[in-house]
Amino acid sequence: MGESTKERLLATAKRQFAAKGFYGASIADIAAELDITKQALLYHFKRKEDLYAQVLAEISEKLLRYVRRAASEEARPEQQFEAIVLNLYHAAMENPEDTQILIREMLDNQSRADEAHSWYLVPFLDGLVSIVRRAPAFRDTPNAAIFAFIYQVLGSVEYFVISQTTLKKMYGEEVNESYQNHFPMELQNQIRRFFKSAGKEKP
Amino acid sequence: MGESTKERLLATAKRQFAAKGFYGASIADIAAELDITKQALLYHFKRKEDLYAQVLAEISEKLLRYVRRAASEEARPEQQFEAIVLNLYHAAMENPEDTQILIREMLDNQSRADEAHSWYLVPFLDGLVSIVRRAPAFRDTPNAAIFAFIYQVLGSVEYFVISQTTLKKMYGEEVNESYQNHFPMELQNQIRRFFKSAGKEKP
DNA sequence: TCTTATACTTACCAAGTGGTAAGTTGATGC
DNA sequence: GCATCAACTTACCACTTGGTAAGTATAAGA
Repeated sequence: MGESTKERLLATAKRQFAAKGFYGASIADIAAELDITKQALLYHFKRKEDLYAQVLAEISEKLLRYVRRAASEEARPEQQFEAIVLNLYHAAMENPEDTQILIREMLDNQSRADEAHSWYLVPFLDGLVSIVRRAPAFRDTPNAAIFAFIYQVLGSVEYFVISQTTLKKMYGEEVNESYQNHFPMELQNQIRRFFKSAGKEKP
Repeated sequence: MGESTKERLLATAKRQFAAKGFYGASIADIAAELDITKQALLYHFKRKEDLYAQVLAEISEKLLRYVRRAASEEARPEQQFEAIVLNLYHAAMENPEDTQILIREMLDNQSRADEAHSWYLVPFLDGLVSIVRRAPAFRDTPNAAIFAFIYQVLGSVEYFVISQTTLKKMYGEEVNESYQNHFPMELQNQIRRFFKSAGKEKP
C-alpha cells in the first residue's frame, strides 16, 4: 500500500474523527480533504470501521509507549509518575486529537456494541498503578485508592485538553494562556501533595 | 403544548443525545423511542437543533442552580466548595447524561460554528472561583492558579463519570464498584490537601 | 509479450437523514 | 352549530450515508 500513503490517510482520518466523532465524520469528507475519491479511500480500508479501528490502534500503541519508556528508567516512583503525567499533558496539548478520540470512544462505548476497543487502556492504567505501588509509603494503600488518584489526575489532564477551544471562546486567548501556564504547575502540586500525604490519611 | 409532554420529549431526546451525540442521534430514533412519529416530534420542535438547544438550556440551568444554592448558605468556603463538588459527583453518577452531553459539546465545539453554547459555563465556573477566593489563605493567589485547581477537580469528576461504562467493561462490575467507593473520598482528600497547602506553595 | 497485482475511477444503490406541505382529528369557545 | 386551534398523520422530497460491482490505467515480473 505504501507506508507513507497509509500514514497520510490515517492522519487525515484521525483529524476528522477527532473533530466530529465516528458518526459525524464521513468517509466522503475524509476523502475530499485528501483530494481523492471516496472509493479510493474505501480501496485502502474496506469499511469505515476498519479505518477507525486503525486510528484507534495507533493511539493505544502510542499511549502504551509512554508507560514503557518511563518504567524502563531508574528513578523514584513519584518522579516517574510526575514525568509521565507532565509528558502526557504537554503532548496532548500540542496534539489533542488522540485525547479527543479516546474520550469520544468512552462516550460512544455506551451505545456501541464493540467491547474490544476499551481494552487498550488496561495496560496503560495498570502500568501507572504499578509505578505508584513501587513507592514504599503506598505499600498498604488499597489498589482502589491508588487507582482513584491516578484516574483523577488523568481526568484533570484530559478534561483540560479537550476544553481548550471552549475555554478560549469563554475567556479569550490571553486569559486562557495564563490558565495554560498555571495548569502544569498546579498539576505537579496535586501529584506532590498526594505522595507527601502517603499513609497520613485513613479510609 | 402541555408541560408534561414537552418534558417527556426532552427527557428522551436528552438520553439519545447523551448516548450518541448530536450527529449520531436521529429525530426518527428519538420519536420511535417515544412511540410517536417523526413528524409529531417535529411539530413540537421545528428543527433538530431546537430540540438540542432546549436540552442544553435545561442542563445549564441545573448547573447554575448548584452554585447559587451553595453560595446562599453560610459556611466556610472550603466546606462550601467540597459540598458542591461532592454533590455534583453524586448527582452526575446517578444521572450521567448531563455530563456526557456537556463533554460532547466541548468536543463538537471545535467543528461547530455556534459559539453561543459555551457561555453558560462561565457563571458556573466564576461562581466556584469566587467561593474559593473567599478563603483568606488564597487572597494573594493568582486567579489562574485557583482556576487551574478548580478545573482539575471538575475534570476528575466528569472524566470518572463518563468512564463508568468503559471501566465496568475493563475491570468488571465488582472492581469498578470498589473504585466508585474510593473515588469520592480521594476527591475529598484532593480538595482538602489543596486548602491545607494554601500559601505554602509558590509559583 | 503476456500475466498479475496495485491503485485507482465510474456507475450505481438501498437505506437513512432532516425537513416541508397538506390534510385529519378531537376538544374548546362562542 | 360552527369556527378555531392544538396535536397530530400521511405523503413526499432532496440529499447524504456507507458500501458494492465492474471496469481501467500502470508498472513489475516471468
